[in-house]
Amino acid sequence: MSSSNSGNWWKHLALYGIPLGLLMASLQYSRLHLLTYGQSEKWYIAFIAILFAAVGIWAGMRWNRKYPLSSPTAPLPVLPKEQLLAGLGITPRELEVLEQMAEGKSNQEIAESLFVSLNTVKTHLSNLFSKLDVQRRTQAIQKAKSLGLLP
Amino acid sequence: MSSSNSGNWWKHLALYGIPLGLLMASLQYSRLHLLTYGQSEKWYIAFIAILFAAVGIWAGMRWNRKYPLSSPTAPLPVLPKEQLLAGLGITPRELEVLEQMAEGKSNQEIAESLFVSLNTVKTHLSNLFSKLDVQRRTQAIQKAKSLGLLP
DNA sequence: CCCAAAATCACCCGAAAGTATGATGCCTGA
DNA sequence: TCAGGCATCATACTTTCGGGTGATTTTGGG
Repeated sequence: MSSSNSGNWWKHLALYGIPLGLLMASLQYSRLHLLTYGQSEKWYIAFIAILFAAVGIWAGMRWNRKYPLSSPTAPLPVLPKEQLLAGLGITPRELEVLEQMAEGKSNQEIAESLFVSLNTVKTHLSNLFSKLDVQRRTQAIQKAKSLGLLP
Repeated sequence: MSSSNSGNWWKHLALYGIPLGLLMASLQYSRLHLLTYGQSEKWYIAFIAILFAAVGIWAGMRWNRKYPLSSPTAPLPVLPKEQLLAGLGITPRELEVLEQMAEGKSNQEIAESLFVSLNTVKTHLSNLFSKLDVQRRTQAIQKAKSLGLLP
């Protein structure tokens, strides 16, 4: 129980189990409808082997493929920054913290740079995250850039 | 031991896929046992199917790893990116992790997306950080972009 | 003057990230 | 065939983040 997994078993069940179950179902189907008994047994087995290998290859390539971002992000509206800030309810101080965070600084470094306490920076960031609707600073940077809040 | 950690896609394949396959097979048995198939035949075919599916998945992922970018539009991508990577000693896998990290994903999400364990992602990132000479992921993103490793 | 928003700070707690070390298996080129 | 790079995973540990709650002070209008 060291980490993670216990909450994700169903995810893997869906990922591996269901496709395999469908394969088994199709196997059964094909046996019911396509097979005539006799010497074709070995051909049938070969067919199954090839079929499953092909499906496996397809699945393997598909699962391992990276999912590209949503194509080219449209430039979108170049609205005045103030309106963006107002619309999101982001205060000037929060913007400052955001900018420094985007430069790769730690909360501690931001605090020292702005002459405030670490707790204050955390509070600003916490509010900022909820306003940007994100969970992590990396996401916040992404979103802020896509919104035009950051260069 | 609860084998917990979430790497090893094949482990889950064995954990969920095979039992499900066996379940399907037994279902089939209960419905078709009146037919003239021999017992061993059925199990043999099921085994072949699962085996080839597994091998196919393995082959597919391997193949896809060697040719990761079947990019639809790659007319002139002969950029010095390879040289940058080589110069910094950054491996392909590390680049993959870096890209996903820059998308705002957590280590856990990266691990699941790449079908490796959380520990593996941490290792990759740790090596990456030292190669980029940074301490935090936000710095890594900054630096990677300034180097042209990331868009 | 009074109110409300903004800014500041503290404390706690759990989760995530980062560091260090060691180990294994696969593949490739010399 | 053998060394070395790469990828994988683990364990243990420290640090940093993020979320939640509550509180005090500043400040700018009305």
